[in-house]
Amino acid sequence: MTEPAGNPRERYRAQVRDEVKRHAWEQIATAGVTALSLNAIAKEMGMSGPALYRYFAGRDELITALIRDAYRSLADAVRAAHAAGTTPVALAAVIREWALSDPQRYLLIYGTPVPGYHAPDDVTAISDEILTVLLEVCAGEPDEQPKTPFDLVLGMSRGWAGALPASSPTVHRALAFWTRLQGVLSLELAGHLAPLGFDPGLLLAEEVAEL
Amino acid sequence: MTEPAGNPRERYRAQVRDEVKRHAWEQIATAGVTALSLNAIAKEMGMSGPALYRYFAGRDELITALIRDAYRSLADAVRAAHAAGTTPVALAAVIREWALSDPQRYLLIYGTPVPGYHAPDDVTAISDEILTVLLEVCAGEPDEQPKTPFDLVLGMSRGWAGALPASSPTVHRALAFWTRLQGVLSLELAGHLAPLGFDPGLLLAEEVAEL
DNA sequence: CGCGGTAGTTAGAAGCTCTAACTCTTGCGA
DNA sequence: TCGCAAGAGTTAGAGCTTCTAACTACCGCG
Repeated sequence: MTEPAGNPRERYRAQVRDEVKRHAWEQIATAGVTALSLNAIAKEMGMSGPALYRYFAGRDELITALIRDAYRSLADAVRAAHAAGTTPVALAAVIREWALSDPQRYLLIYGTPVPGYHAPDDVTAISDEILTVLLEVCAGEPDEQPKTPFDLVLGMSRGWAGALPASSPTVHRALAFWTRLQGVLSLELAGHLAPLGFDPGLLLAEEVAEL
Repeated sequence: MTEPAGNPRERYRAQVRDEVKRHAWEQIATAGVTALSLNAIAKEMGMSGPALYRYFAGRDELITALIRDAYRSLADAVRAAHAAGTTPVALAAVIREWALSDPQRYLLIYGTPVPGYHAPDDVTAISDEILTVLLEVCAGEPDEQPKTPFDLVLGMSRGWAGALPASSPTVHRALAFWTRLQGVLSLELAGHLAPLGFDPGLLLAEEVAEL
């Protein structure tokens, strides 16, 4: 993934960490996070058990690293689409493709959270990065006035929405974009849409187009 | 929960199964599904380990039973709201309250699925029941004509949508209701909305009202 | 009143995470 | 170039998990 070079020891370390993560992603893709086993990874890599604790403090740290990589990957996909100039509908399709290409990776981020888990700051920073791009893609006229009650609430908000240079309707659109996207994706990836027998991509496109 | 009586043996059996499930819900509510431990439940109930295997074939069967109960509970809440006469906005609020009252119960149904898991038929039947109520709540004029491209696709669909007596726009509305609801709820319950500092209930109301 | 089925027990296999203590190798500084 | 500290990897083992097997003891139906 990255090779910051430096000491040969450091380089080797980074290499092993990457290989561990590669095997971890394989396991996750086939059996989900719960089935992720440090022991099994070690065995696959030809070393036994506790050796991996040199590279990851424990299962949780490995998962945290995987979550970070997943966020990074999504953020990169979103940024690339934005840089190439995209519409909300196209961006939604890009994100959906990203999610479908590895459902467990999506679910690692947006699926059931572990009760005790708190994302470290660098991870929430990536999350903010994604939301910022969303906001730019959803931007409308510069002097757009609030239209709905929720727009007004957003305008008076002291949180994320209030601190932004975007107009309330823009924030509202970005939020709706995000929740509608997650709605279709989470149901589709959890298999709740499949028995209904239609293409979720079509519903998603329409949902996002109506913004 | 239910008491079908019959043999005193049967009655005792049902009683124990219910107590096991009660303890299981407690564990799940505080630490999530992954932390659910038959051993710990047995200890809490004053009996040791493998005794529970008389009542549940294994961890998976217990979880399946919990999922069934969760679905049943949601279906009951939805039916009750419908019977009392409800609007989509009010129904969305009811479902949100249901989810917030026990987030892990919601996530057990709509959160990250276990890769190998396939819901038994009786569970999918309850799921259909919920969708049917949704459809009735979202029903419009009887002879409503398709309005969007997706409506047309829905009208020609051979799956769930095509086999229903509802008009395409009604099916479309029900689907959008469902995905928008899940979008807000899944993000909110996973904690992705909290740092943004606004009331998700307001966004949900607006999203559903715009149908 | 007796016998069958069922509840519960303990023992134990196989798996997991993670700690502790030990060995061996590697690469940096003198 | 040599020596030594740091780090990689090992095995042993504690403590947890699910789940099987074998055994005992009791409950209640005929």
